[in-house]
Amino acid sequence: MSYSISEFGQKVGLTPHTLRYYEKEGLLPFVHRSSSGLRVFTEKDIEWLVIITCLKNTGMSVKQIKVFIDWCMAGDSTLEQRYHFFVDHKKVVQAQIKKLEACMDKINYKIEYYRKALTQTTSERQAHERTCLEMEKKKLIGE
Amino acid sequence: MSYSISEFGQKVGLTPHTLRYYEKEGLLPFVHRSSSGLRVFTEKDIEWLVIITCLKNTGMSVKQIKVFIDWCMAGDSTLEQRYHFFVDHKKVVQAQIKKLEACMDKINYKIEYYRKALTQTTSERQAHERTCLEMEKKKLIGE
DNA sequence: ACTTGACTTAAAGTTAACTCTAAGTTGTAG
DNA sequence: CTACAACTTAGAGTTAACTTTAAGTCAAGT
Repeated sequence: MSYSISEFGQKVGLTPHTLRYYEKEGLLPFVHRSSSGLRVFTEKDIEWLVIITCLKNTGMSVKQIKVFIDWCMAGDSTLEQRYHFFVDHKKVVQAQIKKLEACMDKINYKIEYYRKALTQTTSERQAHERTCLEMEKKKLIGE
Repeated sequence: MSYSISEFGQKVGLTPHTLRYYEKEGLLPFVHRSSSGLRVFTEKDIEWLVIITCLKNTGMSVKQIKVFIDWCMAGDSTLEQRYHFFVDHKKVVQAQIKKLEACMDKINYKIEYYRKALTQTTSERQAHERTCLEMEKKKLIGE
């Protein structure tokens, strides 16, 4: 089974434009051409795009991804580099997740804050303020 | 306690340049000025920058953050909008975390794949290939 | 008084990753 | 056989978020 650039684009969620751009940047050296010069994409290329998309989604630049692709093309002599590439990138992604989770905590706090502010009417909030003031006064008096 | 633009930049992890840029974009309408026109940052401003940084870290654009800041400046009439703003953004961040975790799975798979490829010598891999071929043959014969 | 360093502004420059344009070729449906 | 959509290329344009530059002001130290 083979695909044209737009069929393939649909499959992997990229436009033909972006695929040509990726090819120009050296990310797709494995893509074949038809006798008339059209790009012919295969099932195997989907797997390549899955990993490229994964790296892209985790913030890796096109240049860095190219380094990995070049290693893949170079054959078994680069297995160790590729291993370390993923081990290093795993750390980056772990840090990203941790950062997002810390932000999530702040967002949850804000949601709780605004939820309370909304369920409480203005007069209730003012009443609460008055109660607090009363208690402060009593403390000061020594009661 | 108040801070100059560079002291404050150190505190919140941004350069004076970036702080001025944020102000120009309308993200910091709460920052005061000294009699000579210098920006004077306070402790309270740190809290503002914490939430701005949180929104920025979770992929929100400067323009979107400005919408939130404008609501804050407008007072209590925007409490409900602000509540929904965070509820909506929470969904975005949850999706981001989910996506990163899916990528993490692929990265872990790759690490495992390359680890195996490295611990196995080439001859071992070739032997494994031969064994598989033998088994295929036996199946075909009907053994 | 003078130098130094931090501040001010407006505006131009940078970078990555697309995204689009223009000009031309190819292949299939009517 | 002709229209028309989809493909090809090189190269220019776009966008966001900074980042730097240029030209100038201000306040503190020697």
